[in-house]
Amino acid sequence: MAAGREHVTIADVARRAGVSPATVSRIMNGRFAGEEEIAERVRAAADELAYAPSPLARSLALGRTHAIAFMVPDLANPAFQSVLAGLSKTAARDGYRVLIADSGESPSEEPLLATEIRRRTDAIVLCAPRMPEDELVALVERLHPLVLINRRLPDAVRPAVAPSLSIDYRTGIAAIAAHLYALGHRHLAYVYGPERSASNAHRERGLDDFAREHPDVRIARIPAGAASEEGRAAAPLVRDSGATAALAFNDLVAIGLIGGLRRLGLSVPGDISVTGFDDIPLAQYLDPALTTASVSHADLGVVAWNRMHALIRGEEPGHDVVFQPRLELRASTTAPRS
Amino acid sequence: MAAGREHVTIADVARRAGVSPATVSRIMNGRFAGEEEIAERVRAAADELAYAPSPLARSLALGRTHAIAFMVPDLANPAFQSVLAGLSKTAARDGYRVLIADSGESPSEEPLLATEIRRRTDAIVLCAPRMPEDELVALVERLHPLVLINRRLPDAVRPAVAPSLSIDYRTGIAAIAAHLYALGHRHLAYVYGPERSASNAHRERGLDDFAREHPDVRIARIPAGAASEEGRAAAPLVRDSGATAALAFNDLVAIGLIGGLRRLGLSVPGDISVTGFDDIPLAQYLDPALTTASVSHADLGVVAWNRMHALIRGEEPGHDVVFQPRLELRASTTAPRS
DNA sequence: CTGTTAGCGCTTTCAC
DNA sequence: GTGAAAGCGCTAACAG
Repeated sequence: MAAGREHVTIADVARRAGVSPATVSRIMNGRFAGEEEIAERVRAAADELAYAPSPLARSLALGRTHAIAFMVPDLANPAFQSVLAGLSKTAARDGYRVLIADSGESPSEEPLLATEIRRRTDAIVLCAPRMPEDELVALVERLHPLVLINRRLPDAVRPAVAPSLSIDYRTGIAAIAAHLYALGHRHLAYVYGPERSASNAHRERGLDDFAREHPDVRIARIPAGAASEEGRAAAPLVRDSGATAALAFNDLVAIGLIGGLRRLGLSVPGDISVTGFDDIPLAQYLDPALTTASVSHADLGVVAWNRMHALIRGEEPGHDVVFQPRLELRASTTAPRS
Repeated sequence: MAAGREHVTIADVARRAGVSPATVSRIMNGRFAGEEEIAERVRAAADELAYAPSPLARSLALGRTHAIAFMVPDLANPAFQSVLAGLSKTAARDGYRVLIADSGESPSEEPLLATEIRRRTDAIVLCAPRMPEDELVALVERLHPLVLINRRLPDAVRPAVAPSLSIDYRTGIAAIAAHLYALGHRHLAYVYGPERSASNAHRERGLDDFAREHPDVRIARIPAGAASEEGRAAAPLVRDSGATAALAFNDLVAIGLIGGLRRLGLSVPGDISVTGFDDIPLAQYLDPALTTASVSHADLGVVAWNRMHALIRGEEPGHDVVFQPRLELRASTTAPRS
């Protein structure tokens, strides 16, 4: 029935065990080389007092927190959730926790937000697709150790070693377009993501590649965003474009778009094919199952932690990785009518 | 091109501005009452040195971190992701960050895990459906301020004020069963979640309620878990049970189960109806759209923060809340065959 | 009003 | 081997 002090500190334990705080510290951290009997006594005292070292104090003294930061543009996106799950689980295995930040509401404050959470932790995994490159470059030094997701630093800055893990959106979307082309579609609509988003730019480039090789194809560009409501809102424009197939920025947009098109009385893929990007966990179970470019986000989270861990230990983080999406053909695409 | 010192501290700023660290501290925190000219000088010095206070040091000195912990059994579950998104966004508005922990792998270490992340933060939001009640009770004092999700403390301990936000699984699942009954199903299968899970127990109770009122119904119990693979694995047993409708523990299990049943050549809902629980964001878009009990998890996250914030400020946290699920009738349920 | 001093709780040289 | 003392960077009494 004892226990329940206000705050038991290392000094309390030391006093009770009749040793100095330094000794307790050494024993608690395995740097003790004295008699086992003393160690036992200290451990007993610690147990009796239910002592546990203050992580805060340790952090301050040691200069490391055993926590890493993770900033994303939208925590509600299943793709980022998967990355987080992979990151968090792997980091935990090495005794690290993840502090999260959703920059969603205000992209303009991303640099401050990133800086703030970075300072509370030992490192940061950053996903900031909309941050202007010059701001990012200005930030990278202050943020180190830093792992970037979905963007690479310009070559000039690269030596600063901020490993980058990205997804080959460019090739991925080109593959989707090629698939639609093979089905016979000649009039596509790209329902695009956030303006100024790096990953959207990559997709645009992929479509440019595709367009160059297929001059007989028309591609309408229709504004949306990264969330499903924006996909839904884009439905009328997609219909009016007359396209026979729509490539959505990502799975969420595709899902919203499909919903919107249906509400307009169109059938997918009967009247119009729709594709996504990401292959979020439920994409295969959708109605219709979504044709998309599959990316293993959880793996990305795992690799992010591997890089991070190396970086934290001052090791070489290894080369950048570009994850190759795999085309996942499902029911949401079919040949155009007649 | 300047900036980039090793670590600029409050002392550096003080020196440069020709004042004491205390003055700098006061100015940085708005507790300054001296001449504006001095404040200006200090701010200028801080700017020039690109000074930013160390959150760690502040935390140690102030005794608060402006961070809260969030522990869940499975970060990969969309339901918890929604809670997290709601919690994180709302907390951020008040300047609080969220530190996460996934207890998934080892339920036995939940108490340690919770204690650990709690000590790194100012409070904790805990979702630990499988933790034995006595362990939970033993923990609650050490964890305070604490907000519980999906379980309530025994009345005897209640005064300890750990507000609880829960979901009325009991009523929810009974409503689902009633719906199936109304459709004509008389042989149900409950594909149950983690043993010892509090929220599973609630569902069982709800089904007991239902069974009592409907002696003409047979309910088979089939083991699964909380994840979709477990739902898929349960498919053969569900088929063999001969039930005409299956109530899955949650949406994920339902999704896996539907996939598994299909693989066995059965059609849903043609051969067998399937229901979920949670109404995860994509449930309505599934094939078939999932009949489920809808719970606003993001709202739950928001309310969790409200309670937490009150608690942190030492205010009354308000009464416990029990979120009522709403029956969401969709395509995965239909009348049994002849 | 502002600076001095004493911590917050732990780690770690540096002597003994 | 072990303890005393300094310090991580900041805040808050307490004087002046």
